[in-house]
Amino acid sequence: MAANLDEIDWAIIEQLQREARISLSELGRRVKLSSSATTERVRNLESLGIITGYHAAVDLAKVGYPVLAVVRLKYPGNRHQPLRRLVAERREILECLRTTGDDCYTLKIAATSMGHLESLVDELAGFGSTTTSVVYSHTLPYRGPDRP
Amino acid sequence: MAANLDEIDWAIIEQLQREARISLSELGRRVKLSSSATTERVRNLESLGIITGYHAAVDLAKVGYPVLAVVRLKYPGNRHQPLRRLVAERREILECLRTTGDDCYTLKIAATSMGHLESLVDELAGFGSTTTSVVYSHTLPYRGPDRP
DNA sequence: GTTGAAATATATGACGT
DNA sequence: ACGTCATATATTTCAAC
Repeated sequence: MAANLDEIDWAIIEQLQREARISLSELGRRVKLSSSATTERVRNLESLGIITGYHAAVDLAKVGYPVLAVVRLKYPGNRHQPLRRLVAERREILECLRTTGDDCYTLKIAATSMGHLESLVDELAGFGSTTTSVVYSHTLPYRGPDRP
Repeated sequence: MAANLDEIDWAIIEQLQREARISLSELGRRVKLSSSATTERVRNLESLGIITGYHAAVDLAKVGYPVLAVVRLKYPGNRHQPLRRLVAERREILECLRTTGDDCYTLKIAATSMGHLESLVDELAGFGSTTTSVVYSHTLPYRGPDRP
């Protein structure tokens, strides 16, 4: 499953994780490769599904979501479809991880207010018992994996 | 703190959240604005810190991190500096949220193996008691906030 | 993987609305 | 605040090596 990536592939990945909007020629300059070779490598990383996309990051508070929370959900039974549907519909749910352990799901939720968060948690509580923690702060800037 | 964003701003943000590498002229076409006006708006969103960056997303398993885990950390006391230092150093820690509740920190960690995860958790356990859940699967593709 | 040239697309700024 | 147009520049692409 894991791909074989050399040093240059990793340099490309690191640059694009940091600054995804640079041109392929600029990227080539940074990783010391011609723009043709760079283009080919990037296309390859994309088509192998190693790079899965390029996304703008936004300041949640500034776009109207000042409340961020982590909600853990205990989910008795094995009928996961209804929850999946809710999660797919509610765009406020930014991330949904299914995990081992007592809490089957860990969700990251952005809300416009505590009242909004409350109503979202109420919806989730229909599926199982929830534990909600409000986030004080991100202690890290954006970060992706580096060469193992 | 929250900015006033109109429909077009949101259209721009949505397009860039989905596909951050499109050119400003292509973006202008999509949001039905001239490239000059689009450029100005994007620069504005960036300089106001509404858009904070553009990042490539990678498949963690394919780049050598097949194990993803959520680790919660109870952190007695208030000397947070040593933990912050560890978090900043260890690139395997992809996210670190400080939260309300019994668990002061929730971390998302990518590891190359269960053994690797174990050693990371051991390091964290030096700071307080940990609860680790291994992630089976992401149930959502990348997603950002939309217009509230 | 490189180089170089041609075709294309893009960014930029001035001007009018 | 936005559109249009013209210009300068950068980028992509496709050869041949």
